[in-house]
Amino acid sequence: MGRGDGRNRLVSPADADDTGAGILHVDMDAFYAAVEVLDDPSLRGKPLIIGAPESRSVVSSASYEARAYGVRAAMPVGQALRLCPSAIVVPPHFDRYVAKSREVMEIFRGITPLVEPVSIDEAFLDVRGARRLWGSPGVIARMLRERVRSETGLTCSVGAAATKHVAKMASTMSKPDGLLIIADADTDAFLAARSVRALWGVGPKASEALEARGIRTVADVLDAPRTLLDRTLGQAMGQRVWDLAHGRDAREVQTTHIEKSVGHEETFHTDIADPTVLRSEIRRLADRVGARLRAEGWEARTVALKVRLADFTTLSRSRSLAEPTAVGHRIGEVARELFDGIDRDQPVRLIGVRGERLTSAGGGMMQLWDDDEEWRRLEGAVDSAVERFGRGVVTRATLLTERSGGSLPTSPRLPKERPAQD
DNA sequence: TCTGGGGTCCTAGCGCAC
DNA sequence: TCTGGTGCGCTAGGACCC
Repeated sequence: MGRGDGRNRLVSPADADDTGAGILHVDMDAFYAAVEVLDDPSLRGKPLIIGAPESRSVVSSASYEARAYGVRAAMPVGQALRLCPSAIVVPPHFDRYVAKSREVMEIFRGITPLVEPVSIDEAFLDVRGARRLWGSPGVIARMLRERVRSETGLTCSVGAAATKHVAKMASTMSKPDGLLIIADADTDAFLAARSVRALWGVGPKASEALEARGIRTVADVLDAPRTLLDRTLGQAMGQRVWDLAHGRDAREVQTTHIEKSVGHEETFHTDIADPTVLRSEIRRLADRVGARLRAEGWEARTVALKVRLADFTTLSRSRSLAEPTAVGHRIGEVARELFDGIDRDQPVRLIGVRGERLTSAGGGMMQLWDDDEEWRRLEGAVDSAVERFGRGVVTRATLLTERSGGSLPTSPRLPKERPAQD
């Protein structure tokens, strides 16, 4: 969900060079608010805040008219109303957003099968193989934007680049209702001027840490020693930021997604101290988790409990099970035991229950490969992983890493050669 | 001002096994 | 038998994303 207010918007001219810009990132403009306007045209042009009316709710989305007042997603609704007292607060209608999202994704899939939905309102498309059918990436991006507008009544912003990361940055900068194309050859110049905060994975904490060391822009990252990045951000993050700053992003557009955990959490209207009420909430959340696991044919090997206290301190506890389960009662039992082990000195603001380390309900390691194409992909991933790590050490993690096309661990956990006495 | 909900990934510490 | 090094699973917590 885009969070900018549309100022400093940057779009490409009609004759922009699109050489090598075969990855598109499409981001719907103020999606929830736009769907609400579609359903009630009298809201058009007005500052809208999409958020639940509860006292502790936050803004899910806001129209650009509201954003002009400084309203942003994830901001408490009360604060948003202080910034923009004339805003109309509309409770979210998620069923409508999901239905509209499906329409949009179908348009994308009509252009290329290589579509990776990132969230309800954005997706990556790999159009490198669609040139002969539709034309160059720029032509495809314009056609896509026009089709979305005419077939759904919604607008979207598109970034086109050689990598997912740069395409995503470009779509953000072109909002709202824009198209920004970054030709492969222009990637370095485009990146250099950006703030480090624009790099994927660099949030408020990481950017603060970098800025404290004088690293404010991507160009500063290029000038900084790798070791400084590692010290500041940790090795994995340091490597990632280094790669992204150099325009390196090997992630391919993934058409399938494997869930690693499912959970539910709830913030109470008022903080709760009564352990009986809290245990009953845990049971309810665990039942929901179990129902979702069963619906998907999965089981969880770990049960995790999250507790947020009145002062916002957040505690987590988890326990691995001897046998994976999708039974809500069992999940609730473990979650309540974890809860009882927490030494609480304050009322509770939020409780969450999550099932982690998912397996298929039949006990198999993988669960999604029902069709032949997926089986072939899996076999390819197995072969590749075995070749790299050796038979017998291919784990779910290495398989998934191989399969997702992501970067491999820098030091995979290989079994150590044991001394002779072993 | 007062911070949702559903996720993923990373790091660090600890304990166990070899 | 003991000790240290190492791999690795588990756990807790934090940061980040949409």
